[in-house]
Amino acid sequence: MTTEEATRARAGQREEPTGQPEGSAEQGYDVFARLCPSREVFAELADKWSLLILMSLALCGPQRFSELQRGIGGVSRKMLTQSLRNLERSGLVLRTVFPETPPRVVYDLLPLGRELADLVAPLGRWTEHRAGRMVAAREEFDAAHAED
Amino acid sequence: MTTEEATRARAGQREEPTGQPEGSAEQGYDVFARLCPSREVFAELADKWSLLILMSLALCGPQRFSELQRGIGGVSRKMLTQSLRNLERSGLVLRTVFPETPPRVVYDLLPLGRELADLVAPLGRWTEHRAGRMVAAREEFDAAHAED
DNA sequence: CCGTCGCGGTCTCCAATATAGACCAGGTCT
DNA sequence: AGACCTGGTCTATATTGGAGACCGCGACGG
Repeated sequence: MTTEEATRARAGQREEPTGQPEGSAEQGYDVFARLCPSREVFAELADKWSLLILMSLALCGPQRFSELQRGIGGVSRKMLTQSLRNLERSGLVLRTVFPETPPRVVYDLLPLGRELADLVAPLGRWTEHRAGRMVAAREEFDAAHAED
Repeated sequence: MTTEEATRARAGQREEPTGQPEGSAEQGYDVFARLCPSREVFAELADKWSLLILMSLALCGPQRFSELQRGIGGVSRKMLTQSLRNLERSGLVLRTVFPETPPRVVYDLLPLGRELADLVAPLGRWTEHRAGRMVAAREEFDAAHAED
């Protein structure tokens, strides 16, 4: 019953087949709606590199480009640049260039980014804590489905 | 100082140029390490569709395939299938088939998935709450960089 | 004085991935 | 009979990701 009610509640919110009410107020935002600006933002933030960058900045404080690259194993310069630009563009991260030689560029969290990073950090810790369980589940699943 | 210490602390953990200590204990997991199982798991979960699925199941309770597809605007059947399989494989989601006609398949959170969903849901709410601010930041950024 | 290194990127190419859309079985409804 | 429902899969095409080359600039080595 509870779940049915919840389902209907959300279903009512997103049944807008033709028009999009995103301009109405702050209440209209819905990450589940393809057209909603909040979904657009969400889609850009919800990838592994952006989340790892936020976690790294939250854990280790301001870092320069090469520090981030070394700290986040496996990230390419291209993806690091791209994700950082994205975070900067959305007002989550501040990019500061020190005109020295060789040039030094430092990235730091802005207040908005700090808020998000504080939500994302537990996710990383949870993943580390439960990784063993999930790996075991995967092996079990793969074994069960290998018999076909 | 605090940040420097933190940086060094994490740097110390990940400086393993050749060997990988992931088999040692449960403490060795590190999402920042390319080779770590926790990173592998993290990389599979940290995409928009998986997170939206978890959020939808957390908010609306058990749902069937087509309900999820309607609820998560813009998801293709292929990506929905793929992400659900992944969540099922890692022990986060339970898939139940009712052998009726037309067939009915219901997805629900397992305890492990519930834990993760409880961490992910605030992320969605935060995005909706701050979307306006981020869109504004993006317009400002784009305007500032259009003058080149 | 010439070559090389580090920094913070950009550019190019190729492989992998996402999306759109057709198709499927098998039963129901009209 | 023909259209429609379900929960998918398959295919073709567009987008994206990663590997590695290149770059300007100043310092440094021989």
